[in-house]
Amino acid sequence: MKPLPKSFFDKPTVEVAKNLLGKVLFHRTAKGIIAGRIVETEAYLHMDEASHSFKGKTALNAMMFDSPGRAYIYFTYGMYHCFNIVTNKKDTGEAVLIRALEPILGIDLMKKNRKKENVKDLCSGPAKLFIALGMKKEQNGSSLISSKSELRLMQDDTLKRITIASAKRIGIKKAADKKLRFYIKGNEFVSRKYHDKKI
DNA sequence: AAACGGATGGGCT
DNA sequence: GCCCATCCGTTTG
Repeated sequence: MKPLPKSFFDKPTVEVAKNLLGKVLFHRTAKGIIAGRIVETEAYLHMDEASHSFKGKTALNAMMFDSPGRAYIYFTYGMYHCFNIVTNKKDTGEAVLIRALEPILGIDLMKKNRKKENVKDLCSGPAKLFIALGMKKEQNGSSLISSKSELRLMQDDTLKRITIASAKRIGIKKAADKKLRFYIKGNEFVSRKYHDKKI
């Protein structure tokens, strides 16, 4: 598997959100390597009311305005963190939220981290996968491109052809109609199997 | 299979 | 106060 180059991320965000499907996210932790295939993403765009970056740069969302290929991590609902990848040109404030992974490596570590046994429940949501991979909020802003990075993204050449589906983003009220959620059609590890029935 | 509410805390009006 | 890019256990159809 080859690492994704910086040019992969320095592209329009919707394109990156789709291209990330099927790629493998690696986390090198003290206890071992944990990895999963990205099966669901959401794009957050410039002038997008649902995006944290909509009202401009603040201390909290500053990483969204940094260079492509970095991690943007935010704290939410008083107890969870979610992991995004910064995309596009610097200062546009765009990013891709990673919403679900198919566990590949370090599944026992994931089970410990999540205190859950069902493999389908380990990474089927943005806060779940953050916990499963043993990520920390201090990794906000870290580069995913450097060979020294604990967090890395890889191309999987063995992956069969996939079909990409799009749908409305989850859990937002503003700009709720935009179909900026992307997932691998038919994949068992997406966060919601019956997603398109609901508003 | 869907709906609901509690947990939990930082930031903003 | 109220909102929030969530999760989970419980209750209801």
